Amino acid sequence: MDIAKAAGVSKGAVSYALNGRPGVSETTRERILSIASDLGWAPSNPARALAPGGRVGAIGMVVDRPARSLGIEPFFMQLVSGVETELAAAGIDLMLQVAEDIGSELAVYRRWAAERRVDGVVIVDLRVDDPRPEAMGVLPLPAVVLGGPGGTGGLPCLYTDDGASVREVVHYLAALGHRRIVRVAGPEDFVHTGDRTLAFQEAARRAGLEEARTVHADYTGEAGGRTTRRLLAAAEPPTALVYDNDLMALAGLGVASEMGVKVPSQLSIVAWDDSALCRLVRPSLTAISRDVFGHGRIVAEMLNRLLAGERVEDRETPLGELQPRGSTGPLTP
Amino acid sequence: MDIAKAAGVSKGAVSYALNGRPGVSETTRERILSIASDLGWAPSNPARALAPGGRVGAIGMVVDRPARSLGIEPFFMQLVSGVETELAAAGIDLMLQVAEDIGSELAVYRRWAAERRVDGVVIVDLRVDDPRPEAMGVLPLPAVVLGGPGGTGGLPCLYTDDGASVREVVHYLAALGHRRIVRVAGPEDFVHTGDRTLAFQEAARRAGLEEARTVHADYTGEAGGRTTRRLLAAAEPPTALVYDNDLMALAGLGVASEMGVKVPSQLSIVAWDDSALCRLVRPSLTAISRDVFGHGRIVAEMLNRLLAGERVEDRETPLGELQPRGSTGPLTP
DNA sequence: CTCGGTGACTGAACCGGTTCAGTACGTGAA
DNA sequence: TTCACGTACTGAACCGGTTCAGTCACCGAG
Repeated sequence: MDIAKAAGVSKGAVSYALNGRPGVSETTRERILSIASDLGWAPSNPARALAPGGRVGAIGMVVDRPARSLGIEPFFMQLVSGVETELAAAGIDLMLQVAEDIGSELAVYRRWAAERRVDGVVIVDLRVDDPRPEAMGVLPLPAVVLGGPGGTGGLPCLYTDDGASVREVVHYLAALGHRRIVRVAGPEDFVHTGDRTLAFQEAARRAGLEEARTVHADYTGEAGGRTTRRLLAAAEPPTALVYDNDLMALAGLGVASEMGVKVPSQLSIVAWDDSALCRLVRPSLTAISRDVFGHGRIVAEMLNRLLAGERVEDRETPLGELQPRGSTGPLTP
Repeated sequence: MDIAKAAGVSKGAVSYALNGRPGVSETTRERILSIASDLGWAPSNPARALAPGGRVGAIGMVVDRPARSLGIEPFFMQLVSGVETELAAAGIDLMLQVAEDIGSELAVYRRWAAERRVDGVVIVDLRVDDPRPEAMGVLPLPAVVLGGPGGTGGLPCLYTDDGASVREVVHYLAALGHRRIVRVAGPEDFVHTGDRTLAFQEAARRAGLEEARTVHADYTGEAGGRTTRRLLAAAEPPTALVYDNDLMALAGLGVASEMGVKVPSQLSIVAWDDSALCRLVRPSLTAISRDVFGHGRIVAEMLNRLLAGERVEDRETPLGELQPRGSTGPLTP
């Protein structure tokens, strides 16, 4: 250790000085710290990680989407930004991986655990009968789930009460006079898709709607557009569409315009995730706004505490807020 | 080493077997490999990195944007996906960091180098008088630049001939009869912004346009919208707008619709990066399409070769392709 | 039968930290 | 003066790999 030589002490003393633990006098500590900063020195992370009980100082996130089509959805980058911001304060890095499916996602976790690449992971997009929480139980890899609260296999989670938001949307549309509402949802095997569907049917029943269906798409603009085209071509088309993400809503808006269906006078559109996109298009999209960046911060903080050995309780995010904009309104024939 | 014990050999032999180098017989090698796979064992990355001449098996990328606003731009995630895909084959991980400005970006590089967190980095968004290439010369941190070819301080780079695309766009719009074209560009201090501006003025001069200005915005939808509003409110507004990214073009389209300016009959719009967004909105946006995912793959491959000690030559990407869509056309009064 | 050479493998050093068991020194009390 | 004790520090083991210098058995040539 060159710092030790420069300061004329043993490397043990340097270690004590740098980690702020007793064993060196205050004057020696300051001398060592000033030498270290003069030399622009910082402890080698691999060496630290290798020492008994050492951490690698990184956490991982796998994004399970086809690699080429990824990147349009604002959701992930916002989440990553939030996670990042929280981790930076603790000097922890973020490893990002793109996987094609859950199988290769699990393979990544296994590799990360076996090679000691990360200290823990954040699991996103919880599925019905998701194999990941169980797999995490076997791997020595602490994890926090974004989703739930059910089906997390005992892993701490940060969940959202989507039901409340769904109810708010249904009441809002019903109050505008809509009686036929179709929801263009995400894939059926996502847990939150099911939660929203249940809440949607229940709220529709209570509101006494004439029609309230859920059809499934895959979050891509293409699928959103295709589905919308089919729905609007029906004999008695719905007068309001609720999309499970902003990208599909955007595509739906495009298709409506293409088919000559006026928004909002003939069709109201509500998007789930609110991003800048919703504000940029005309008419601007009514959306359920969530603080995705904030979710990232919270989930990172939970994982941090888990890694520190603390007990971490499940947490609920603040409710999404309905942002009424130009794409919703009463029917005006 | 538990594998060594299980196989009844020394850990040196295990190392030879796993790394496919001579020193063990073929039968022993197979026995060791099968035991390793049975135990789900993989070499500890920190230990590997710590050994003399060891690599940490990760490369870093810093995205220098305000954390909260990031994520709407498809560009980065597509780039990240491409980089990822290429690295995965080599068993290399990607560290992602979000920084607020170039200063903190440099701090991240210094930390990564000092702590031995990554083997190399990819530098994006090259600026005029960019301090990063020079800083990389001092740090022992191999780097490849996405941008250039000038101002890279000797670092290998992957660059794009934006000038050719600019000329194509100007010719295309001039052929449609447009005489007043304004370009809504990215920040002035990006190298490629300057390259495009030069090519734009030159092409406009040759085409004998009446007006050809460049105004600068910051890639956000808000700025794109604001700028468009100002331009369209002028006494003699431009009849065609060329945006430096898709998000600003989308915002411009929204503003035009809001102001009652018909696209494309009264105003043509061209976007730079082509993403799904351009195809989803109505009218769909004419765009210059680049294979950002492919750029990511190439730049990752260049960095890989650099890390292997090979000499890496600068490379040029394929030219961006103009995709004519609904947002451009002749003026029809 | 001996010698040289080669292939297979072992033992130990090394990377750069952390941590624990000692050691040396100074101080205050008996 | 002696003893106990706390503080400041050292030396060495340890983490889990890679690599290099040996060692040993075996084989073919002379």
